[in-house]
Amino acid sequence: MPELPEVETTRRGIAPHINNQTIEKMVVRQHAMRWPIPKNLPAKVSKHKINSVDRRGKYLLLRLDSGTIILHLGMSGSLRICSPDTPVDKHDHVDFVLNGKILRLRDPRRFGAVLWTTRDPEKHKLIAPLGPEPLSGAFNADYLFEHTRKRTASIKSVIMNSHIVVGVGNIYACESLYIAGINPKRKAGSLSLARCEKLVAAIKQVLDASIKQGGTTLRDFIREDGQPGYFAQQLFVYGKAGEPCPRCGRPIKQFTQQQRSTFYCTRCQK
DNA sequence: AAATTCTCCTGAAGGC
DNA sequence: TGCCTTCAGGAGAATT
Repeated sequence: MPELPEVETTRRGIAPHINNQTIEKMVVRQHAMRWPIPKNLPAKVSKHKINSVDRRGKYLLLRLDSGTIILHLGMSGSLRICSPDTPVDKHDHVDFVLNGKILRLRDPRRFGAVLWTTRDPEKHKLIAPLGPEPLSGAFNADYLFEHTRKRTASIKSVIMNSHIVVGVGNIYACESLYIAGINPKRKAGSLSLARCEKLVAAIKQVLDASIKQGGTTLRDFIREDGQPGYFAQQLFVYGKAGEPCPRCGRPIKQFTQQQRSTFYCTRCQK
């Protein structure tokens, strides 16, 4: 399930293959994604050059001179660099055919999206309301402290809210809270500035470490070259219900929060 | 305004 | 072997 490290891993993987390449044509086999892929998109992107590949939160931005393709991998999406004779899987929904290579989107659950804008992507309705990048200086203890005051929602749901900070999904939220020693159920507004500092540091540490490992592969995620990411081997609590806490040995507990599985240690996280 | 619930979708896993 | 149920979840939309 692609979170920020997986999207960044993908961005770094595909960039050298597609930067400065011209899209010969775009093939759409399945339009029904999170939102329908615009019928006229192939015509808009064909014969245009990809100038750069950027990331904003979990969105990938393919910048052409004629506009920007906005890609989201949802929770089962992946992008691969293929050759013209690579067999097409039934969930391979979109091809961007380049000179001798194909950028291919696979997304079994179709929660992803392929959109288009001719304006500044930062002004797009999906991008504009997003909070700061977690690895940027704008996301710091003061920011988190200020934005959690008077919040009665759990700290976990707040750090997973993309309008507060982007890119922190379920896996990394659980891991960050464990590292910071904070109970996922704690009301966000009850965190001290010092604990905001710890949590911000933990989020940056976890995301950074995962990017270095090529992301986390649990089920669907693969890199652009078909390889998995290796951060799953470094997870402390996610998916570890019943296993001993690495710090105190108590069994890791699992419960449902905002319709998501949360994993934590009842002793180490207060 | 903020918090919560609903929704899209398919594959994996478990029960019988 | 096969059919059914349950679970997984990103995040906008709808609802409270």
